[in-house]
Amino acid sequence: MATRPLRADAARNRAKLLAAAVDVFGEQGLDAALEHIARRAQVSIGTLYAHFPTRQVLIDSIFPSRLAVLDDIGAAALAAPDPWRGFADFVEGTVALQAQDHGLNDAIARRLVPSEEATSACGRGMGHAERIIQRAKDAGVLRADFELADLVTLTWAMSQVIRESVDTEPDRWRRFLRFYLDGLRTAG
Amino acid sequence: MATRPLRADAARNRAKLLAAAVDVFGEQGLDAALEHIARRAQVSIGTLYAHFPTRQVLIDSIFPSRLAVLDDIGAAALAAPDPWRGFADFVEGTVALQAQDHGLNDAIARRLVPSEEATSACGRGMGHAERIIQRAKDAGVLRADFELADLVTLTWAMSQVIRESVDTEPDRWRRFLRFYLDGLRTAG
DNA sequence: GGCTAATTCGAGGGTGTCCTCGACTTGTGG
DNA sequence: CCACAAGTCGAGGACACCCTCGAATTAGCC
Repeated sequence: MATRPLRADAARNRAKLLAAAVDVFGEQGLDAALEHIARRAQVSIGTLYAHFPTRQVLIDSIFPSRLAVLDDIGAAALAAPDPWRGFADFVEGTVALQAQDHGLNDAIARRLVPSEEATSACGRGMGHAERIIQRAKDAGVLRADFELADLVTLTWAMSQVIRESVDTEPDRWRRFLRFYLDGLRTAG
Repeated sequence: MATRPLRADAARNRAKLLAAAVDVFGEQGLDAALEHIARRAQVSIGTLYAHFPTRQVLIDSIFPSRLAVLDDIGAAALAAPDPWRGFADFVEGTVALQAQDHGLNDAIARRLVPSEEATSACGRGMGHAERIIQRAKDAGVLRADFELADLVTLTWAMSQVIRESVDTEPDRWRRFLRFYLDGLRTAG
């Protein structure tokens, strides 16, 4: 597996392709034409395929790093003194991340991105999430039957709200999320 | 506008096409290939276009009638003695309708279906919805800042949850909806 | 039955995307 | 600076879908 170093021009093209993919997927979602990405990177379609034989490989090369932000959000949430605050901020932070990037939103909404790196990245994020949820439940501020899977469901739900409204009413998803979170909170 | 009666074979084909469209859109969503619909109807693609010059025309010929069920659901909700019960049943009924039909789910989730008939059908349904919401608010069982638009947002949200889970976990959307509704309810 | 207008048919041209492959170009180690 | 491996290029075949249009077929009226 000792991948020998890329030639200089190859490394440059690879970087240009990744940057272009982030942009184009971010604007158009994960179904964007690969040829658009190649053109944006000012590189031939053949070169794109030389680096990323499959759309999935390209996607897997992009999103794990973008998901790493979740770690920070999760860590901040755990550090928050108020367990409810921590939970709510974590959820809102996650959704805000989705709202920034159509490609990421797609990636989360559909089930794809099942690569090793992605699941391990998710794994860390999910580990945080698990603890954040537990802490809130222990403090009696989160309804006791809330589970990690409910967070996934929420993510799906938010993805469509975002798709429909983020471009025209950037705060509409926040209102929906607030209502939902209000329902999760218990007296404590 | 006095559309003269169709020839017998034409009427038959039109009916076959509509039935096929309901099936195919229901299975594959509104992006299904029109050629699939023609084939399912055992009719040539040219005939499909003769009857429905546009995908939109075909869609508009299908969904208004399917949306008519909303009237009944709304009427039943208004007839319910308990205002909260009425509201919750209405919402659940609406979402259950989405869950039954991928095409309908698509139609609701995206903004399309802006035909006259559709908006008038929606209009009636939305009129009911408005009253159902108002009644629940007047009874003090629904949070006071809930609005009709929030119902639309919910519909978007549910559409993705349904897409992702209805085939494998048919009740997952109900759990999510329950949490959401719990958050909307007030002491009364 | 025969005529005509209504209806149906499906081959085919257009478009957009995927992906391959052989010819060309270029970086780099010796 | 040269040779060769590594990398790039883009035309083009395959596919799926869109939609049109002239020829072939029929339903319904007399």
